Amino acid sequence: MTKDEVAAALDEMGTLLALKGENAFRCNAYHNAARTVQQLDGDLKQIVADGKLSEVRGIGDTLQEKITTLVKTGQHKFLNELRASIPEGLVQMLRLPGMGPKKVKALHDTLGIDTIDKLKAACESGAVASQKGFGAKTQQKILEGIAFLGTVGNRVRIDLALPLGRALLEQIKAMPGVIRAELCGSLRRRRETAKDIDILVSSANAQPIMDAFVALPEVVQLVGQGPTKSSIVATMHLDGTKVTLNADLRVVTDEQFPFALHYFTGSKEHNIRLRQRAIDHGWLLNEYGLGSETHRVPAKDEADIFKALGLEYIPPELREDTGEVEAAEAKKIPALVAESDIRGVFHNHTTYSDGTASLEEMALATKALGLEYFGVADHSQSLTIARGLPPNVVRKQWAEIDRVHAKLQGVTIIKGTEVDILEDGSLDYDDELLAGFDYVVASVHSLFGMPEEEMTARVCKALAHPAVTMLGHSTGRLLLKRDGYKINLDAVLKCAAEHGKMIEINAQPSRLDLDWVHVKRAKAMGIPIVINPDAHSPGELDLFRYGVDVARRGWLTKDDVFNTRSLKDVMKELHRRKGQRAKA
DNA sequence: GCCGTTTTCGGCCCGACTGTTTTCAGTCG
Repeated sequence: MTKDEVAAALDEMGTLLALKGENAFRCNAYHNAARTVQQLDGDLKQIVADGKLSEVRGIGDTLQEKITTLVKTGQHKFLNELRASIPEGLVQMLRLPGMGPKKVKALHDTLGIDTIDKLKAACESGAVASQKGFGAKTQQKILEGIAFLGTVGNRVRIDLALPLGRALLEQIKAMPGVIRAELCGSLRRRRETAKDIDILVSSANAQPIMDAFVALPEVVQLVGQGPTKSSIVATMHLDGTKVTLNADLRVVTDEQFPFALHYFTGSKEHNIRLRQRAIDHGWLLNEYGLGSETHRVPAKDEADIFKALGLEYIPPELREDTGEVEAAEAKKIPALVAESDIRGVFHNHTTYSDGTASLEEMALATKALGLEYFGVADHSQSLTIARGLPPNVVRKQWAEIDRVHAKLQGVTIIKGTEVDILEDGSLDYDDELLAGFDYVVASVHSLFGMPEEEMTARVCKALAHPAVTMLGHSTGRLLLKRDGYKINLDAVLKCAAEHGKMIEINAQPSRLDLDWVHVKRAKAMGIPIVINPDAHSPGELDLFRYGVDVARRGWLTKDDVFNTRSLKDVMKELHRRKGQRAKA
């Protein structure tokens, strides 16, 4: 079993235990362990084999045995028995808002409800409302939840969630009485996907802002409204996609704002660490302040809170309890790469393959973004579905690049290709043609069903090819749609490091591949990262910004990212690499 | 189920809101 599979198994154990009515802390231990396993550095099999599991915080004897067995055998008797004893429908019922393990269990114990369909029927007959602890409103809420199942409560890609969040935020900022307003939660931390939108406002008078918020045109459902917190469902159409998300608004005083901003930005795990740190200082930290009964620590912004706790400022993207607290204590928080550091983009497509715009249009759009260079990397010949270029067309494109160059000013086109990694790990062009490109992105576009070991060997062989500059979308995943192909990423990173190859962060919001966890590992191994928009149209060029978010979550500085370099430095490095491979 | 420089037992972050209660449990973040 892989890390992700073990984590999923542990998560499932925690959930099933909760449905059995187990102590919540015991259940949490499983959920925490799932997260810990997912974030472990290195190969899980190796960690288990080396007996290093016992050194991991939050994993004791029991969980160590569970994880070891899962890794070695791919299953565990404990999980199999839990699954056999809990109907699947109970797990699905947990997805309904307001339904937690206690309520699901109660309905199962008293009414024998074990599917969504039976739950719906029991609500419609009024049977649910007559149960102890339930009532007419709960029953109605469950029915609404079932009706909304599939549209609300699902995670949404950041490129869809962020515009909806910003649309709400801008309207709130314009409301009278609003002093400060920010997006919080996973949107502020720039996670790849969001489950809801968190908005924080400071004001002396909350009620009018609450009232205006729940009446915004994007609001389709009022979930709840109290004196300082409102919860709604908002919807918006973006590029033909209907985006529906829960949105929570919290209003605090302006003095409380920095504490609340930190609190609602999270992550939960990061907050727990900081709370603990506050306790070590003899203080209490919550969304309203920091200090003791006798001493309140003032803060005008978040930096003051960190400072009071003996920490350097931690940017939101790093707040995942993956080492940032320790780094902040040692004053070793890196200066993260910023959007404005990006000087150019590689890996883009034109009408030569499956892009929608010409070379010149793409180059001009790149210039309009204030960038210095546009790297064109159309598909190679085997990818016929994307009109991959045969060698004679490649040469034609080179000639056109030279022609376009002659009339363009202020932006340089760099000759590249996105060459397919074929089944056996060889490349889709011969060495002579490859030698004519300034750089080569190598990507997998076929045979996604390969066994992990074969796929890993395939990609590693391509990385060993002297002509390859960088690896494209490392796993081929499509967020919320398709898992990546099975591949041992740690082995791939090792291979890239050995051969001095770069790895791209594909910044298409549906990909964000390499992911931030592995970006961080790549950095530790000294692998240069390239942030590529993989643009197929002029409008997609600025998607590189989502790649910068991933890079920041992966702790990268400007120096870790190749395309923060000037055109001159980039060409110098690409030529140095070409010289190296000519010798080889 | 995990953890420990007051603890090997008794904690485990903690507050808002809802709906059901008649003082609070459950859910959520």
